[in-house]
Amino acid sequence: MGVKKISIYDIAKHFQIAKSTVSFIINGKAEERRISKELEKRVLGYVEEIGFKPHYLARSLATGKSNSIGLIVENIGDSFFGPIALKIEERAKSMGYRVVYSSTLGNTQEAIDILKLFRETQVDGYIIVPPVGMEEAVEEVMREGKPVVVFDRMLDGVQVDYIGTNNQEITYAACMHLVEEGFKNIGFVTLDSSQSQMVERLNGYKQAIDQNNGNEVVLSVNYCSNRSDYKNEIKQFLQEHQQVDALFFATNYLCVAGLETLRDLQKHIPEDIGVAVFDENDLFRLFDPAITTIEQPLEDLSKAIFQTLQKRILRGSNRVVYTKKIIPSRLIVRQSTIRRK
Amino acid sequence: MGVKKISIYDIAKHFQIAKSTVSFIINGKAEERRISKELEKRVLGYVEEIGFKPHYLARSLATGKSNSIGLIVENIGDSFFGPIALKIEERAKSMGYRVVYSSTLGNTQEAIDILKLFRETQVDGYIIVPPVGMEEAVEEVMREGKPVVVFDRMLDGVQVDYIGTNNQEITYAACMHLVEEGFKNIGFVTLDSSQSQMVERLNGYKQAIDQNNGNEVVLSVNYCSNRSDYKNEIKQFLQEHQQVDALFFATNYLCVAGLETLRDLQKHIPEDIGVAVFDENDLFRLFDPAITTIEQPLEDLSKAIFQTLQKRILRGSNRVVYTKKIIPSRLIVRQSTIRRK
DNA sequence: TAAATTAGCTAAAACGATTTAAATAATTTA
DNA sequence: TAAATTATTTAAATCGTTTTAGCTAATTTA
Repeated sequence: MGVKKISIYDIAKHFQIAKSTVSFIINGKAEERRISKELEKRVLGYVEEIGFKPHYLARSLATGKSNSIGLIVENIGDSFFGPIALKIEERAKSMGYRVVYSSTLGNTQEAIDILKLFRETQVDGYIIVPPVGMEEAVEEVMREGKPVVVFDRMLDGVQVDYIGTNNQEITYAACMHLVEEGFKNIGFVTLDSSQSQMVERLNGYKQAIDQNNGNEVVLSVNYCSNRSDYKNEIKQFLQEHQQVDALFFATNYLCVAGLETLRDLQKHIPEDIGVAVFDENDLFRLFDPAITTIEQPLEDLSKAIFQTLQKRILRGSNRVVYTKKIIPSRLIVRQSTIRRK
Repeated sequence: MGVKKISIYDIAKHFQIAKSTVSFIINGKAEERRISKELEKRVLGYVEEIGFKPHYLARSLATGKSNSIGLIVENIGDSFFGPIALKIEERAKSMGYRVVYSSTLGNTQEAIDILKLFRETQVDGYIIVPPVGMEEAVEEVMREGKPVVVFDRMLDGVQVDYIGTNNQEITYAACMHLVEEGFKNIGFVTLDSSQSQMVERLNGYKQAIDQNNGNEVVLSVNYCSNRSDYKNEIKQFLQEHQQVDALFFATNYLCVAGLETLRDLQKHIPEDIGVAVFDENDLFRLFDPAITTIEQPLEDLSKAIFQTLQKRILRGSNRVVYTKKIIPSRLIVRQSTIRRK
């Protein structure tokens, strides 16, 4: 089965020359190695003719570079991570890298296993959206000298490049906007997680509430794959906190569950309850009423991620100061929060 | 930079034994190779102690297996392809495979390049959502004996395993439902593409229209990344076909553009115009009014895809009959098409 | 015209495993 | 106790590249 693959050795044999010569020619080092133009042309012609492609793994084994980067996200099917993965992939491709991806679904052990697997595959660099508890695993990878960029959430106490957004500031802005619109009791629906981006968003909320002498009303749910669990928790939360007149959702999928719940409860947005959410997508834009969202700039984020990673790949991981790059998000105000009294 | 990685040779040296012995032990062949329990235990203990992991590439080079599969989809950020990619990845992982993915964005040349790249990387198998014109490239890969599963759309004239859904039948059912609801002039918005799934969906539409002696009113737009282009085309289409009282969208992103357009034009669903769409997602479910959709069974599809691929990986690509597996979709009727007269 | 330089190419080690064929040591068998 | 068998282990080839060090022949220099 399959055609026996031709190797550099076969080409060498064909011309009665050494395979090193062939290798040099193929890698564009003919001139530098002072190989005659004539031989170069003949070999290149033959390579073209038979459609020879060097064996990727063999090359990687010899050079120690795999030309691939490992992307570990929470969920490739998510309306935030999916599109950003697309952007990352596009950039990677344009620089000659392939992307190996994996979704953690928030599971730490899973994430650690994935990291191990990638490590064994010799990826040249990592882009990681880490669940909590990955500190050690990431440090281990870095100790091996591999470039790592942590994205979306920070890793506590780990010296590593990080790209994120102004979670606290923009959440604060969103909540202040709610206050200005006359909402008095803003509930905050988030994940029960110590992930930095969640903590920051919560802090932004608290900051706004405190400043207005309001009540903090927070629902923290466990990350799970099941939407109906989210719905039940939100429903119960709303029943226990009848006074709540607005909800801020800290992630898009929580908001999806929230919108369903509000519809089930026949609560009208924004008359009965205001709604805003972190992350933008088609649903929020086209929902009736359109939902006020916080939009992360995918293009800028992916650009920053990739530039940072590449710098590391080129420079090596040591000796350089680690950067924390914050790309600001944008508050998009829509009808779901407009209720001027 | 980086810690020098330990190799099988280092372990051999440590025990003053041959590296082949170490290799056998690590690969669980100690018994079969009659290596003493005692040595096996010592080596395994040491391996554990120092956390040795065999070099993936070296192993792949020696065995000819890379334990990775290449996934080529249209757009990993799409609300259909993203979630299905997640499912595929989960299955792959559970079988010990990694997934390398890439998005074509409908570009044939891009897809061919990706395929080439994957080929060079020695992936063990391919899952491909092919743009038109990939026939030859896919055949070439198959000639090399690599397992290929084509998904979502068929590849004309290529002998290859295919997993898809009952596009024509279910689209027919959806359109018949529109008819039954009293819609008289159903417009069909699709891609200007000869992709099989698009052709089948169109045929399902035509079948329903013909059967009811209706008028075929079809808008074929070019695949592009820009939503506003879609919107403009749809707007113009609606202006040129004032009589149209329902729209069926052949893909989710066309429908997103369509919903925006209808909103811009202040057309009410379903009073002014009915709406149905191929593929289900949060937006369609929660839109007001909820949109009638055709839901492809992600779980079953991914299962079928992976099972088919695995069969090929195990059996080799030759000598077996190629299968076309059709996993039926489900029509989910919602308010956007309910207008009984 | 001998020595130095340069042009053009090659041999062999290395990357880190797997795998086949075989060697050696211990134990049975006859 | 020599031959046969079995239990352990090993050497070396292989996978397909890259890369370092060096060789030979032609040319230039002195």
